[in-house]
Amino acid sequence: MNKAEKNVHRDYKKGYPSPSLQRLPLYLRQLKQYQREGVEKASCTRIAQDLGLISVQVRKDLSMTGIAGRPKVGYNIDELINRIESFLGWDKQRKAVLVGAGALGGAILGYAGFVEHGLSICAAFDVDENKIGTSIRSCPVYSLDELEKFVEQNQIVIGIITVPQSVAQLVTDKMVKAGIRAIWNYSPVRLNVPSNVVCETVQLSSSFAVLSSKVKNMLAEERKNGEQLKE
Amino acid sequence: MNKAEKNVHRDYKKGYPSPSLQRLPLYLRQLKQYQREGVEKASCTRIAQDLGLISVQVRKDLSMTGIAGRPKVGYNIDELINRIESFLGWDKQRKAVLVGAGALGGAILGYAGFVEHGLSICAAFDVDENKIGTSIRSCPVYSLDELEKFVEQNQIVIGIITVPQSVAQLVTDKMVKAGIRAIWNYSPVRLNVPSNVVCETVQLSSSFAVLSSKVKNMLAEERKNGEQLKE
DNA sequence: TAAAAATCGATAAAAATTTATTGCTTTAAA
DNA sequence: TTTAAAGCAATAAATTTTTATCGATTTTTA
Repeated sequence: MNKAEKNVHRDYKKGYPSPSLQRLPLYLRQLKQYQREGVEKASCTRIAQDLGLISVQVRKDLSMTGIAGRPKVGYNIDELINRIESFLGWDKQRKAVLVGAGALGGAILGYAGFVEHGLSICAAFDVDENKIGTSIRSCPVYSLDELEKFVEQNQIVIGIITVPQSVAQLVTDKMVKAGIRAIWNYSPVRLNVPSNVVCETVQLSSSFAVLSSKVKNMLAEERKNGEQLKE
Repeated sequence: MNKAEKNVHRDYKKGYPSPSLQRLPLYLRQLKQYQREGVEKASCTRIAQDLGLISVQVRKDLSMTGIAGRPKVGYNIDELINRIESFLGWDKQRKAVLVGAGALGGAILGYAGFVEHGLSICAAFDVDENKIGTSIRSCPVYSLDELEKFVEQNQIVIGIITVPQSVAQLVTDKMVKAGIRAIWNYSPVRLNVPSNVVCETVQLSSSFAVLSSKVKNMLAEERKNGEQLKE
């Protein structure tokens, strides 16, 4: 590691293990499922079983939220849900805008789940004249030129980027200039943001790489076993 | 960890570190960028710098593919691209079907990048009469009833699931029955698949959880600093 | 042609994450 | 009322992943 590399800006104060954070929504969904089924308490053993994990991991993950469980019984589901939601800040609505009203943008606007996560997408922006003035899933689409004004007037915190990679940095700069504090990036490029803005990039290809590797392993394994049979 | 937990089916022969696998598409994109710029060689130092990583990590990741670099020079870009692609099996097309021709399904069908990753989505399936018979981004949409026949006749390997969570397991079972060997799941539920089928789930909420945590940390940090100023 | 600089490859160390262990507490059953 | 079982909490161990170090190799410069 050379001197320059040591100064790379990586995470905004890490705090909690990222793998644990990523499992929280999993727990949340399962807990809400229990709620619908009328169950009131859940143990780590039960949760782990239903999610294909192991109990200690669940226990450790949940302990991030400060919840206290009772031996032989488990956690109170309602309380646990509240704890997780407030831990993630999902108990209060955070206003967002989305730039890039294409297919992917539309899919995100259409995903009702995010509302439950405190994400309130107030408006979409695009440069396509055919889209400007319309609504996508009851979210108005405005001209990108109006982004800055809108963000300022409506105190928007989060910006979602669903534009082609060629313009992703441009859009980012506009968002930062307008006062956006957090960027959820669906384009595959690494965005440059100042240190007072946080950014999280969704890499759909990463997930496909993992699947591809599994497929390769599976096929290789089968070839090997096939050969063994021949011998 | 109890006895039951020890038998949980987790990964299909792990093999390579998942974080490393997930970074490969990142390298690939950057390398293709170099190609477009007419560059022929790249060192880990350079790649790391451009991606915000450190050189040793890049070197270790790339070593998975068996590439050999030259000191003081780096790797031949064309060769490295080939290595990564063949390592992931992206050098040959793998046929896929997609079930759930909604907004998210449409977005995936529309993402040209996957074609470069050897993913050839041959057909989409849905239960909506209005969609059946149409084409989404030049991909025909058929009735879900025809899934099994289509998969068998066309030797489809990969199934992509973009249906509501309530029917995700149902669709999975259909896919498995039809002979699908790998499932790329965009629904938030854990799918039950037999051990000869691999599965990878994309959790968009996970990414949002990480962003949310960063936002919380950022705001907390600012409050703290604000208080310090007052004192 | 020798010395210096860059960087690879391999190995070692450190850090992060997962899993195991232990003791204590609560509930339920004998 | 005692005993057994389940499960939380905390701590320790193991594993995985990241980062550092070192010697060797190639290129460039003096």
